[in-house]
Amino acid sequence: MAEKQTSAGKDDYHHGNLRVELLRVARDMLEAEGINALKLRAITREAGVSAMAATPHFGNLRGLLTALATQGFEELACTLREGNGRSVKDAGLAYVLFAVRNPGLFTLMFRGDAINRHDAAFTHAAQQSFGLLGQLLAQTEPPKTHKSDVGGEVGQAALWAKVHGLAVLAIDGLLAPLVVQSGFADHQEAFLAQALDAMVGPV
Amino acid sequence: MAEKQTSAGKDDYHHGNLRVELLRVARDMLEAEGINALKLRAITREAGVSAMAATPHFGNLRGLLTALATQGFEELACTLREGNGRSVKDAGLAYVLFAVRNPGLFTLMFRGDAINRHDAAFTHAAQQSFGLLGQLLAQTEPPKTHKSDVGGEVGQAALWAKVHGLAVLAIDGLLAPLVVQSGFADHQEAFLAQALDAMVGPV
DNA sequence: CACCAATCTTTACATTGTAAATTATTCTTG
DNA sequence: CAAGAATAATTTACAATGTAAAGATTGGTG
Repeated sequence: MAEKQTSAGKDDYHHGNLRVELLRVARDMLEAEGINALKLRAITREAGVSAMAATPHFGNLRGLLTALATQGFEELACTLREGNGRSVKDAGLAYVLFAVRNPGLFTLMFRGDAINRHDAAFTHAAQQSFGLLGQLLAQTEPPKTHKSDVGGEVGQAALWAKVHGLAVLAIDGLLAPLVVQSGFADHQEAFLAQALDAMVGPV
Repeated sequence: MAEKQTSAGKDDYHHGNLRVELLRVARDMLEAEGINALKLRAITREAGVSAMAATPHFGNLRGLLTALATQGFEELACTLREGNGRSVKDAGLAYVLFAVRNPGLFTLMFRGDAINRHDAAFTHAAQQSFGLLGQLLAQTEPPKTHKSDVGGEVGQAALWAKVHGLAVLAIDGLLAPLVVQSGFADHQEAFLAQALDAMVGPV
């Protein structure tokens, strides 16, 4: 019973890096077919393994999605770090651009009912991204919040809400009518940058 | 074969208002158990009818959820109309408060992969809410957007993004740490009002 | 009353997630 | 190198879901 199929052939068992392969396949399907195409059977089928092959690596579907979302937050942190010492608008724009360029992943990262928010790795990655974002956003802006906002939490929430709202609305396609109506045609990213300008820096 | 159970008893067939009853049950389950408790079989079971009883009224599960989301947008429009001729902050606050007081419903209203956005009634209700919100937000604010924003679409997107982002983050529980850290304790709504103040009116 | 359309039920089936048991492979240790 | 243990993957089985199809029940209209 030597060979099984004409497939890769290396070794069916102990695939070696099935974990990263499953994450890769899942991510491709996520961006290609949307978030509710992320069925465990579909992912494993696409990867050429049996349905239960994911169990040793992720436990269950929720575990796999959590790992994928974790990866997303790690990449987001990287992206935020790249546009580093620059202005608030750059940090905000990096956030929004990451979202609209990875819409499925970004959606998954914030879909609390599909992942396990108490997972250690996830919590770590998310906290890191959030802390980094807050730090970048606050570096230029202690805006005119109410005097009771001693710690700056209100201002930080306001800044985060601005960029996050823009990201979510853009991903959901709800800004498309405004974009075309404003003459930006198919340059959504330019429109988003303009909207950010209108939001974060009216000092 | 007169009676069936000790239930309402009126008539098992031709329930009369099964449509509104199913929507009521679904909404209760939505807010009580979260959005992924909205299974067709669970809803019909809770309503005391067979699994396929929803078909004549909604077609399928997506149709039911779409009707529920439509109802949500109608209520949102009502809420926006109530706090009418007042300031932008009031309109924005009405939007955010509706969200945090109906978190499941609000989430469903914007979950494009669970509903049918091309449904006529849904489109009508959503457009009505969006138009009303834009009108309320724009009535006080032609803010210092770029000179190229002739139609005001950029400013409108910015304002919508602010309130929507605040709503989404609050519903997802992501603002909770900031709320407690800022000393607002369990008065999240006061925190949200403060954040809105910091966002929409820094003229 | 007879008929029809609408409403609801029953049955059946494909699909999903995953628990349990099994098999195959690799690693460890003598 | 030869077991034995540990890991990885498969197979099988089962409960739950959405819904298509066909049958049963009711109300309204001729």
